[in-house]
Amino acid sequence: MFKEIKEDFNYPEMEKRILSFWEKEDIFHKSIRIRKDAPNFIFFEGPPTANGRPGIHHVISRTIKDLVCRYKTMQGFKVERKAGWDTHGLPVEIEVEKELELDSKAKIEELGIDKFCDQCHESVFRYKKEWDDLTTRIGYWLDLDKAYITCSNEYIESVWWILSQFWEKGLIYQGHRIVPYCPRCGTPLSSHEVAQGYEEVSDPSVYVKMKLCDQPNTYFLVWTTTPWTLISNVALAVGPDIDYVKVEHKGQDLILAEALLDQALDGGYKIKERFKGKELEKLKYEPLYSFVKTEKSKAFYVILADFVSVEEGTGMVHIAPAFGADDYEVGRKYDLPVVQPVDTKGEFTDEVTPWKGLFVKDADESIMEDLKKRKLLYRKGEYRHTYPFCWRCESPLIYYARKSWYIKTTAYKDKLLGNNKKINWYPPEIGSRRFGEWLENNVDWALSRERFWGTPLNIWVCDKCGEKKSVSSIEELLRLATPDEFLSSFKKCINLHKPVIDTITLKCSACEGIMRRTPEVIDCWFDSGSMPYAQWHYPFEHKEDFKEKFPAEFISEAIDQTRGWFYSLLAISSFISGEPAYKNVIVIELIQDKDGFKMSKSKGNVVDPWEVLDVQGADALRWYLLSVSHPWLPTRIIKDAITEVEKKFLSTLRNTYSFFALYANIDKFNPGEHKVDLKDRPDLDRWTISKLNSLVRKVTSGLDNYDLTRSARQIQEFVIEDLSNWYVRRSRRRFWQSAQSQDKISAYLTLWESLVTVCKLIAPYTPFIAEELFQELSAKVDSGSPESVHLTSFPKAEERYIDNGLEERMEVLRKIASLSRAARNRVGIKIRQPLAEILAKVPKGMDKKELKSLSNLVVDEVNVKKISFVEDDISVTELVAKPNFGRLGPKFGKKASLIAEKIRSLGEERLKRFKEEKMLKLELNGEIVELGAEDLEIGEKEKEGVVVESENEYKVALFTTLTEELKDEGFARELVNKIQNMRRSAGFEVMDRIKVDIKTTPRLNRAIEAFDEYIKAETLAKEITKSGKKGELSKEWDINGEKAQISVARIKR
RNA sequence: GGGCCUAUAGCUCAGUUGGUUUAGAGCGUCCGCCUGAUAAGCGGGAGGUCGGUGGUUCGAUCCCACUUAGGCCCA
Repeated sequence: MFKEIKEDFNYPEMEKRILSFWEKEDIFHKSIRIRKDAPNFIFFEGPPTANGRPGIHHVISRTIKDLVCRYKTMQGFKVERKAGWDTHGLPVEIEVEKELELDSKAKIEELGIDKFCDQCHESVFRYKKEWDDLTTRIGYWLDLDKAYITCSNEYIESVWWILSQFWEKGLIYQGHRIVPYCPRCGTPLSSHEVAQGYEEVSDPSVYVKMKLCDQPNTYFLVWTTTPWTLISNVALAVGPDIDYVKVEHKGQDLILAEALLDQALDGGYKIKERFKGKELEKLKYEPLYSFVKTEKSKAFYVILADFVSVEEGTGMVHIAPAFGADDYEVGRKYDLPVVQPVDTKGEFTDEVTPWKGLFVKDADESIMEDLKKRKLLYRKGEYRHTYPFCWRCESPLIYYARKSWYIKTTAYKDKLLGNNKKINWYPPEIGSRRFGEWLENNVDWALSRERFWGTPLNIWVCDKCGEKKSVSSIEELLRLATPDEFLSSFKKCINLHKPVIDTITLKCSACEGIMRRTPEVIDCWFDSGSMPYAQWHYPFEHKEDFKEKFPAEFISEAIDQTRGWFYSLLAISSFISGEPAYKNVIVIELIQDKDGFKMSKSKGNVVDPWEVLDVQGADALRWYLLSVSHPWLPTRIIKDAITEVEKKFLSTLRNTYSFFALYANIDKFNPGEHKVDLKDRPDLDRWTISKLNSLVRKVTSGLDNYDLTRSARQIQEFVIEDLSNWYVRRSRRRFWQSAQSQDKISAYLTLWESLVTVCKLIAPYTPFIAEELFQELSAKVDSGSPESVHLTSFPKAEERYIDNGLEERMEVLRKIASLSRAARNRVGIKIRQPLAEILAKVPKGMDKKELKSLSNLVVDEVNVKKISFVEDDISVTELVAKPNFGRLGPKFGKKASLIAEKIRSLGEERLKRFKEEKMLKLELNGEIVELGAEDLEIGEKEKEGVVVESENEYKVALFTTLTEELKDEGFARELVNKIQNMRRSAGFEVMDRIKVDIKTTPRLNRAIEAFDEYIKAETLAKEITKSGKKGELSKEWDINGEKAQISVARIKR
C-alpha cells in the first residue's frame, strides 16, 4: 500500500521524521561510503564565527553548499564535507568586552589577558549548539564531528608554518599602517567599527601660507581641516595635470589651483603665471614648524599625487604621512620621513613644546592663533562634514600611524591576477569587475593587529641586535626556547595563545641576546584563508589528505567575502601552492527584509529562521531561496511568499503523488510487476516521458554550470504545468476505468516513473519531501531500490526518449485548447455542452496528420465532436468597414452620411482590395469620391454561429450551433454531473453501485433514453427509472432549463 | 567621497546579449469553468509611461550620460 497523504499533513513534522530516519540509518555517511572509490569532488566549508546566533542569511549559503554537494554525490563523486569554525577576531573580543563591561584595552590588561582570552574562547562556542541544530534542521549534511577549529594548536601551527614560508622568501616586513585610532581607548578600530560612528560635525577650515625657499614674497596657499597635523607637515602635494597659477593678491604672490581661485581668495587678484602641477614638483618651501628634527633635504618640497582634486581647498594638499593613509602611501613613494610627535593618548609629545600634553584636537585653536601671529594664516572658517567617532566612547578618532607587519602581496600580484582568471565566478562579473579590479589595485596585506584574541604572529625579535626569527612549528619553538620556568610549564600544557606564548623567549642565533615575540596577533582572515592547509594540520599530518583535497572544486559564500575569504584563500594558496584554492565559486548576495532593507538587530527586521522552519519547513525555505531569485541578486525574505512556494510547488507535487497513491491502492498496483515498452504507450505518455527526459537534460546542464535557480524553475514548471496540469488531468479517466488494460498500466507506469525521477531531481533541493515520496514510491515497493533517494544516482537523460516533434505538437494542441476555452468563455457555453466542431489555424509547417492523431486530447478537453487543422487564414470572419466621421465630416460636409452608408455596405472583396491599396473610389450619384486610408476603419466580424479567438499565429474558430443531438448529450452530461454530486453528498463510497430515479420533462426524457448507457456507466448506476420514488437522497434540479427530480440509492451487494 | 550590484504589473520574478509588431509568468484581485485529485484542479479579464531626466537613433525597457532609491565593499 502506498501511504495516502492525510489531510493534516504537516511539513515540519514530516521533515523531523526524515531527519531521524537519516540519523538512524546514517544515510549521510553511507552516501560517502558507497562512493569510497569514486573520484573526489572537493568542497571547502567557509568557517562561520559561532559567537553569534545563526540567522536566515546563513540558511541560503548552507542550502547552496548542501545542494551542490548532494548533487555531485548523486553524480557519482565522493564528496566529503568537513565543517569548520572561525574563532578569532575583533568581533569576538568586542562581544566579550561588552559582556564583561570592559571599555578599553587598559581594562582588559587589568583583568588579565589570560582571563580575557579564556572568555573569548568560551564565547566562540556558546552558540555552537544552536549552529549545529540549525545546520541539521535545514538538512545541511556536514561533518560536524570532524570540524576544523582555527584556534586549536594544530591549526595555529599550520598557520605559523605558512607564515614562515612567507618569511623565508622575504615577503613579510614591518612598516607603518595608518589606522583609525581611538586615543581614549588606545586602540585602532576596524572599518566596521568606524562605519558605525560617523557624525556630522564642524571642523576648522584653514588656509595657510607656506613660503617658497627660492622666490621672495611667494607662498603656496594650502588648505586643511586638521590644523594640528600641520606640526607634522613634510610635503605639499599637487595634481600633475591640474592647472596652477601664481597670482598677485594683497601685495603677495600666491600659488594655487586656477579652478579654486574665486573660492579660496578674498578679493581681487592678478594672474601672473600659469603652470601644470608637474612643473611644481621638487620646489622647496620653508617648514611651518620644526619641533621634530627632520633632515631638511628629505622633506618640505612639492610632490605629485593623483588623489589631489580641485573640488575644494586650494589644490595644494598638505602631507603628514603619520596621519593619513593617502599621505602615508605617497610618502613611501617619495621616501618622506614619518613625523609623529603624538603619543598613543592622542597628545603632543614633549618635543612640541608649546602644546605638549595637549590633546591634538584641543590644540587647533592655539595653533591657528600662532600662525596668525606669524602672518601665515590666510583665512579661517568652519567646515561641516562627517567625521568618525569611537562607537564605544564617542571620542573623535584620529588617523594615526602604527607599526604594522605586512605581507608583500604586491610582489606576486601578477600571479594573483592570473590565478583569478582560472576561477569560474558565478556570476562572472564579480570575478572580472568587483574582485578583479580590486586585485589590480592590490596593496600589501596588513597582517598584524594590536589585539589579544587571535593567532599570535610567530616572529621573535632580539632585544640586543634586532635579529628576527619566524618560528615554523612547535617543535622548533621548543628547540630554540630559553630554558626557564615558563618553558617547563609551557611544555606541560602547550598553549599558543597570548599571554602564555609571550612568556617564551628564544636565544638569538646572531648575538646570544634574548629574543621576545612581537606582541601582535594576526588578521583573522589569514586564519580562514589558511584552511586548505590548516584544516589538515598540513604539513605536520595528513599530507596525503591535503594532496588529494586541494584545490576545492567549489565554494560558496556571501559577497561580503570578496575582500575576506575569497581574497585570503587566493592570496595564500597562490603563494604556497601557486594555484587558486578554489575553481568555482557561487557568490551570494545578502538577504534583505520584505522591503528590501538589510536585516539588522537595531531595525528589528531580522527574520528568525526557526519561525519559518517550524511553520513552513526546511524544504519550503530551501526551495524558496533557490527558485525565487538567483543567489547573486538581493533576495527578499517574505514569509507569505514562502507559503506560496509551499502551496504552489510542494503541494502540487504532493497532490500528484497522492492521486497516484489513491488509485494504485484501489488497483493494488505494484509498478515492479508491470512493464510496457515506451513505444507501446499512448502519445500522451510518450510526450510526458519525452518532457521528463528533456527536463533531466536541462537540469543537469544547469546544475553542471552552477545555475541552480534556472534548474529549480524548470523542475517546478514541469511538475506544475506538464505533469499535474496536463498529464494527470488528461489521464484521469484512464486510472478510473475498471479494466486492467494496457492503457491503464501505461498510465500508472508513466506517472510512477515521472514521480520517481522528479524525486531524484529535487533530492538536492528539497531533500525531505524527495525522501518522503521516494520511500513510498521506490524504497518500499522495489526490492532493488536503494534505501534512500540520497543514495541513488542522479537521473541521466535518455536521448532516445526525447521526441521534439511530439513536444512541439503538444504545445500546439495545448494552445488550441486554451483558445477554445477562451472562446467558450466569451460566449458563455460551458464545457459540459458538446459542440460540433472547431477549426484551428496552426503555424505553418506543422504536420497536420501528426496533429490529428493527438487531437483526441483536445477534443476531450474542450468537448467538441471534431477538430480540423488549417494553415491558411480561417474564413469564418468577414471584414466590416466603419466610417470615420471625424475625417468624413470636414471633408465632405453634408454628403458625409451618405458616404458613410456606402462604406458600411461595402463587400468583402472591395474591402480586401482597400486594405492593400489604401485607397477607394466610391460612386455617389454619378460623382466619384476618393477615400483615403484614414477615412474608414476596417475591422473583423464573426460570422453567425462562430466564435473566434486568436493569438499570434494561432486562431481557433468554434462552431456554436447546437443540434438536437448535441443538446441531448449536453443534458446527459449535466445529469451525470448532478448524480455524481449527489453520490458524494450522500456519502457513497467510490465503488458503490446505485440506482437512479429521474422524474422529469419529455425533452429531458428523450435525452435520458438516448444516453441511457452512458449515464449508467459514468455513475455506476444499475438502472434508471422514472417513477418519482425517493431514494436515499432526492433533490430538485434545473437541468439546462428542464425541471427534474433526481433520486439516488445504493444497491446492497 | 570612490568602486560594484539592483530597480520591469499591487507583490515576487522572467525577458530584451541581436533596437522596431501585442514586454511575459506566478501570487493577489475580479469573472467563470470543472467536479470521484475535491480543504483539490483549470481557464479568462483587468492591471505596465520597463525607477527618473537627458542624449544617440528613423526608432530605446535594452546603448550612453546624469540622477533617485536600496544593497555590498572600500575610504
